Amino acid sequence: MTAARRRPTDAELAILRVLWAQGPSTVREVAEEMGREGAYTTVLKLLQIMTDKGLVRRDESARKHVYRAARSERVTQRQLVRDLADRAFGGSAGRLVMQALAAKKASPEELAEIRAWLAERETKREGT
Amino acid sequence: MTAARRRPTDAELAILRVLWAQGPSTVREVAEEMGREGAYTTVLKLLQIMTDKGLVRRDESARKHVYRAARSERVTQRQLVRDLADRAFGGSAGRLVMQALAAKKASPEELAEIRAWLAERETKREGT
DNA sequence: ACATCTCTACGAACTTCTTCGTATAGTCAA
DNA sequence: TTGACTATACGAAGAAGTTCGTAGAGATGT
Repeated sequence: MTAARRRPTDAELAILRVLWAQGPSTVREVAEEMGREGAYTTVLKLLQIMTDKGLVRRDESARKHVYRAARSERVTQRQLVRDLADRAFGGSAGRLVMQALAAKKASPEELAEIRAWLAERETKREGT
Repeated sequence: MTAARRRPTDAELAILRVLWAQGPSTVREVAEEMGREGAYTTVLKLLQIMTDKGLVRRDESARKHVYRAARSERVTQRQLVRDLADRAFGGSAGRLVMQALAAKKASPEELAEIRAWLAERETKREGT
């Protein structure tokens, strides 16, 4: 079983976002949160496929199966960032960061966080 | 013509990388650079499709058509970053940056660049 | 002219992703 | 039990992406 790690598709990511935000959910709950009540079987099918792929785990003990994300939001985000860095930035996270800062305005709070992160990094380097 | 802006696919992005690095190139040059000499017609087909999509421009004045990227690397990178921020980070570039910094080590030079960018930003804000 | 090589054009096969219709089974109330 | 409701399972269709084979035009050397 060469479990080739693929990145989640757009539809899959939309579902994962709901599961991360809401925690373990039934198909109906996911569909409602996505505003796709009318597409119930579509959401169901996607969750079934995602279960096969290992993107979500399914609790079948009750009649209404309960799904939860197999990986944390953070881990998935890092995987996606790494993937994008590899595909479009020659593997350089630094260049990706520069474009990200230029592409969308970050909030002052976020900028402060980033500065703090860099400052800590700086401190560590000085200690070397 | 509702020119719906889609992000380049993986295969398309691989070709764009070559065009950005090499400048305008023939099909053969692209295929060789990608190490896919044996898949010449595949690369040709992709370039033809990319021409239809407007991802590349084609100079047909010579027998060997010459292709060049329609958008700069920078513009495409920003589009991809924005897209990823929207799909996986709730539209927040700041959070994307944090994960990017955590996911892959950036070089000291890149970190310095980022710090400089933030410092300039800081200065501007103080001036307000 | 002829064979040969290189180029573009194009269609077909195959895969993946997404959506939807329908079959089937469990639950509940009367 | 019957009917209405709600759940999962599953197949099939359609769209998009990728690959490859083949046809045919243009260039080149003999």
